[in-house]
Amino acid sequence: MGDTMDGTRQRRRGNTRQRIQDIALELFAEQGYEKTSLREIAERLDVTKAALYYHFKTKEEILVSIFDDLAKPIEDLIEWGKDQPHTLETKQEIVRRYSEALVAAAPLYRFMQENQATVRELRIGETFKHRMLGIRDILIDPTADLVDQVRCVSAMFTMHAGMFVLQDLEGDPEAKRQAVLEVATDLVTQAHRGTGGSAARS
Amino acid sequence: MGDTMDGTRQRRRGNTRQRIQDIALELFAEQGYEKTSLREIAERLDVTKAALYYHFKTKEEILVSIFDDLAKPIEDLIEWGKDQPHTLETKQEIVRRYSEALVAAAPLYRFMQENQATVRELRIGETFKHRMLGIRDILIDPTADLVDQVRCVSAMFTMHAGMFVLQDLEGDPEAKRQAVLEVATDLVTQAHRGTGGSAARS
Amino acid sequence: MGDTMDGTRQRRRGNTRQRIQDIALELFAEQGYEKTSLREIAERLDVTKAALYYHFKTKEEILVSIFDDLAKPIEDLIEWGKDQPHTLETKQEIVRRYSEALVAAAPLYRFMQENQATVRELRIGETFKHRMLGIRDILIDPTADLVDQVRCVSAMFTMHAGMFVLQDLEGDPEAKRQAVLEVATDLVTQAHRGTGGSAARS
Amino acid sequence: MGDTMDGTRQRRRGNTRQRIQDIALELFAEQGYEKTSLREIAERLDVTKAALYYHFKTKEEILVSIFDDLAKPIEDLIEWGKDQPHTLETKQEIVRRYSEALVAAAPLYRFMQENQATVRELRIGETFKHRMLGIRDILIDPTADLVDQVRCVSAMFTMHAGMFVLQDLEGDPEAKRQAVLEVATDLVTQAHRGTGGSAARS
DNA sequence: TATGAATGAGCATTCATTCAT
DNA sequence: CATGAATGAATGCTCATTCAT
Repeated sequence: MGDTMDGTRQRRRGNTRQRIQDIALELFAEQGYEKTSLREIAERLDVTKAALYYHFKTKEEILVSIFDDLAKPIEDLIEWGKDQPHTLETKQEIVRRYSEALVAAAPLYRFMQENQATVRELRIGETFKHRMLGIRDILIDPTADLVDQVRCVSAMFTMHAGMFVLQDLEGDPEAKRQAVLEVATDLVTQAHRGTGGSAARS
Repeated sequence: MGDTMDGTRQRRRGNTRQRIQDIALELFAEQGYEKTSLREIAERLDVTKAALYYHFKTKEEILVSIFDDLAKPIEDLIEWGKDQPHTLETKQEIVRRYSEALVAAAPLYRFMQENQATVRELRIGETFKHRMLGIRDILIDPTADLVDQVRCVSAMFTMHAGMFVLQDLEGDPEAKRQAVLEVATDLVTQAHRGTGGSAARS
Repeated sequence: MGDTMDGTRQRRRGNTRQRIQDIALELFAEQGYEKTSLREIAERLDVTKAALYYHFKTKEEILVSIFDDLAKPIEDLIEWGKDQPHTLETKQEIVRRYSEALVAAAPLYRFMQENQATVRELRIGETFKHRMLGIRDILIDPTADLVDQVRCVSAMFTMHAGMFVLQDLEGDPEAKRQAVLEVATDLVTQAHRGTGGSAARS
Repeated sequence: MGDTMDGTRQRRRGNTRQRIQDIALELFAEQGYEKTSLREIAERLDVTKAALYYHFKTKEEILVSIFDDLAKPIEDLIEWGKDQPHTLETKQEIVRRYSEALVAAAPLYRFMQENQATVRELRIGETFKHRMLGIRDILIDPTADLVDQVRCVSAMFTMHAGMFVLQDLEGDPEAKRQAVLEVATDLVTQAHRGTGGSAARS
């Protein structure tokens, strides 16, 4: 207590695991999973490749660990959502919280989005898909009108992709997030009201 | 009569280039660009790797050639759109045609969508981005309300992603496409009307 | 006769063989034998690789044919030399004629000089070595003093290497050749006189 | 006693880098750079190709490292020579020391001599050329008579080539070296005295 | 906690060569 | 005379992974 080993030390030594995750995610998001080699990660950290293997059993496990850490809040959110009544308010709340949760996990989601082909064959692929379906099932009844289902999927995609597609636009990120959120909320709301289908069109 | 000399045999030899493109796209879309090796492509075609190099200078060039062939109609569409007045009707027409054009190019777009990290560093990455911006500039004024811009981007993403995300849903593909189209059209229409910004909604 | 097929045609069509040799030697001398591919030669000639195989059975045979053509005068020279009495005058004459002969065969000799490692394993390697020994045996008795033998070898090397080593020097090529010739003649003359081994050796 | 713990065993592992260089130089000199594959080097060492890449980044770097190690004494010699007065004694001393230095670096120089076409495009090509010019500038004034310049170049070439050209001659190597040295010294001495030009001879 | 040394499998690419047309 | 299409063997190189220290 009160002594020097108060976190600084924890941050110097003993946080290699964390640093690996940080750099790995950065590189994965930037260049893709396959094009990022362990050599590159190790070099950036100024350790040897073998050191990575002290902390993680495989390359995939590095990714898995990142995913588990960063996607936890979102999993919690889904768990919470499942227990709520599927009212419009719940749905809007889910979308709002989801949008918030994505901020912290942005690089991970950018990675997931841009490396789907790779991710699909990885262990996290299934997990991720499950979660997406989890959210979808909260946002809309699987038996709902097709158009409304599309609206919900669209809402989710809008939130996922929105950020980094809008990345090269001017303007402050929070404003963009709000814009994305508004569009997503709209979509979910419309879907909930069941405006879908040709009736609306006639 | 009418079909000279069978054609099938004649085509057996002499269409290798096309067959390479077909198999390559199939594998690229299925497993990703990096994870698909030229050995695999060659084996599926029952030729040697060296044969691929007779027809294409590099692995990337195989992809480029596929892209150039399949994305041509979409490029044409954009060119056409640029010359039209930016009325609501034009926008809806663009969306409708775009949706149609995507059917033929579906596997390619699936590939582009799922391999963005890879594609970004390839020659076609820039080209693709340019086209997307081309469409966006037809659908919405770059100075428009942020929310409306998001709506347009969302419309495009909905069309891109819609198909294969909905792939595992029951129901006939054309019906799904119509549903996607409807949502996209809605989004573009709303964007055009400038309902963006929360004030308009309250 | 008197008609159009008077040599022009011979030069247009029908001289592909010659053109292959010319380009091949140029590239071999410039980049080395191994680093020059048949593809490159074919491209420069604007024919297909297969066309090369119509004219020559193998890559090596292209080189052999060049060698046989260009080195003929030198072979003749050696034959002539063998039948002469081994007087100083003969030796000086050989050196003089050799120096002259090298002008026409310069690119070939440059190639031989700069690709000895490669050439050694090729068929022409033995042939070339034989000729060199042939000249040496004219210039000096194999039982002569070691120093004088070195002088003769040095004379030959001076002539071989002289040209392209002096290539990057200013001055007209013929002047350089004369200089090289003078040094070579000196060496042979000294060797002949048996000055070998300085006072220190006597 | 005096030799701790044998040393041989300790060196078995841990000197792979050196062993690679040794075998590589041997093969490069014997077969040429291009015709020597990394597979071959690896096989001779009974390690995998990948092991070579642990110690050297590229094939070229193996050669560069050999060159850097073996040509160091010669570089030192040139540096030394540059600071001396350009008297006849200095020149003769340079030639003598150069001849000595070449003994240790013989296989490397044989390689350089026999693979000029290849070496020219490699990084060491320029370096080597620079050194040769360095020596030349010590041995003779660049404005000297052309014939005398040739004498100096000839002296250098004689030393380079002398050894392995005389390789297939009987007799002990040191005697041959002395013979080569004598001829080279003669040439440099004559060049220094400015006997060049036929006038001087008549 | 880490490293030094190495492996085995794989990859994109190139090459000389062949042969039916 | 020449081409179009293909092959088999090789090459330099990279990667994820292992393990003794």
